[in-house]
Amino acid sequence: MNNLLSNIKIEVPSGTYLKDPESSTLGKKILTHSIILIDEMGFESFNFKKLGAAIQSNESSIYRYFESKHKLLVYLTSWYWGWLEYQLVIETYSLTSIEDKLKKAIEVLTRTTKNDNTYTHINEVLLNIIVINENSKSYLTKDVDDDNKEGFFMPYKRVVKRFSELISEYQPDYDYPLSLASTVIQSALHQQFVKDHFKTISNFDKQHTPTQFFTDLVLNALTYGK
Amino acid sequence: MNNLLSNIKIEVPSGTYLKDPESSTLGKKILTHSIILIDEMGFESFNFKKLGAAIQSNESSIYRYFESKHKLLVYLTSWYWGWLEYQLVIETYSLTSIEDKLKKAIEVLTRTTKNDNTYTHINEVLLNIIVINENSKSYLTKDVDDDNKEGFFMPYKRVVKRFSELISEYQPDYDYPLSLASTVIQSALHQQFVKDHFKTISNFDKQHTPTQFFTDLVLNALTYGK
DNA sequence: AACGAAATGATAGTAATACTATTATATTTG
DNA sequence: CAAATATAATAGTATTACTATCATTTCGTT
Repeated sequence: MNNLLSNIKIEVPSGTYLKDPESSTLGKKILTHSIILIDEMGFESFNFKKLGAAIQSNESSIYRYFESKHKLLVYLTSWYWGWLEYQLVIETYSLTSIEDKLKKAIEVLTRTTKNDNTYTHINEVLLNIIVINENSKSYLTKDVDDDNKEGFFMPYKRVVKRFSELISEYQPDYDYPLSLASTVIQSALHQQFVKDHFKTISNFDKQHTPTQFFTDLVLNALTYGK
Repeated sequence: MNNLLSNIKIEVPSGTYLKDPESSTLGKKILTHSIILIDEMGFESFNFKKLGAAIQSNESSIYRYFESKHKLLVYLTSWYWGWLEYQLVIETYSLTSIEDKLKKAIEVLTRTTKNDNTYTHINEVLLNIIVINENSKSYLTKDVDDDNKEGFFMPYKRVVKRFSELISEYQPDYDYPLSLASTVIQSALHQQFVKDHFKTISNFDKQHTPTQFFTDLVLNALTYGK
């Protein structure tokens, strides 16, 4: 994807940051290198002291942008879902047949992420790996309901809703458009993890891709009712 | 389920514990109350000091059974998968038609958990809630591959494999039996979470259950090929 | 170039965590 | 009843995830 739509800023829930990291070079460095570090060492081992060292800045300066490492994780995952919603919209918009739209949507949601040069300070491929490995930690907490009220998970829920609307448009009689949408989106992440770490329970290889699997699953579910 | 098969011990990977908690009253108290506490406060806030206080025992004594709270979590989730495998086997065994077996398996894997009085020191309903909220934390770590080599995730993988075998028996031509199996098992947990915390992206209510949703999904995927 | 404000950096400190190590006291077993 | 084993008590440690305070640098405006 090249700069068809440059300068589009991905919107992230404002409660996740104290100072907008997109508004300064230090902020952008925090984003760039937190992605690299979390990918390298995992979210548990990652902390603001290590991040400070990596960007030759100070722990205390990072706390001016994010009040906790949890909120930084929520920021990063929200950014990812916002970005993915964008991909979904622009790649399906011009298609005229609803079947093509649906198939394209499944492709966007289940394919391996490619880098998008529009956002130079964010490595989308690494961010996708972080989302695979750490996304669920952003909501599997005792504070989910509070965080949810603050709108932290809106970007994720918007992706689910958009996809479910395509499902309903393709098959208005289907009873579970939202559940099917969130199953595909969530399971696509899980299946990537399984493929890398629990190989004995995966069927994916060069010929058999998640996109193919989920496309069959969705189309069969919608084509033949119950 | 009553004591049809009493005294069947659920096997848990031996590397998860230092001393078998089933072998003593203190060990059983650790299991009973760790489940209650983790459910109450979440895995992050839970620690062995609090558990010690809850069972009027000492932190140091708990460390004689489990070398870390992570391994205790792996123990508990493994126990759950081992128990679920049991339910799967005994509830499908006597059925003769493969379609009935498959449908029953989906029911066992996607229904709301009921208490099983065979294991008095384990509350399966609470344990199921823990699995919904904390299961992914047992493998989304930098040590997954080591833990996997130690066999920590065998109970989970065995459930996936058994279910995938039923899928293949029902439809030998299907290309993704393992992926479909792990999608259903994993997504069933996720959908329960979504239903409780992200209501706006759920379609479940009294009339529309996860079991119904997943049954349609699987049968359509298998009945109508691609 | 000068001034004030804002941003960043440096340093110190804190309560809690996830343990380890050691020694003491119960409890069980032969 | 002694020895072995299990459990308890206590202390200690490095690290974490921050907060607080003050110093310095950078920036925009005149």
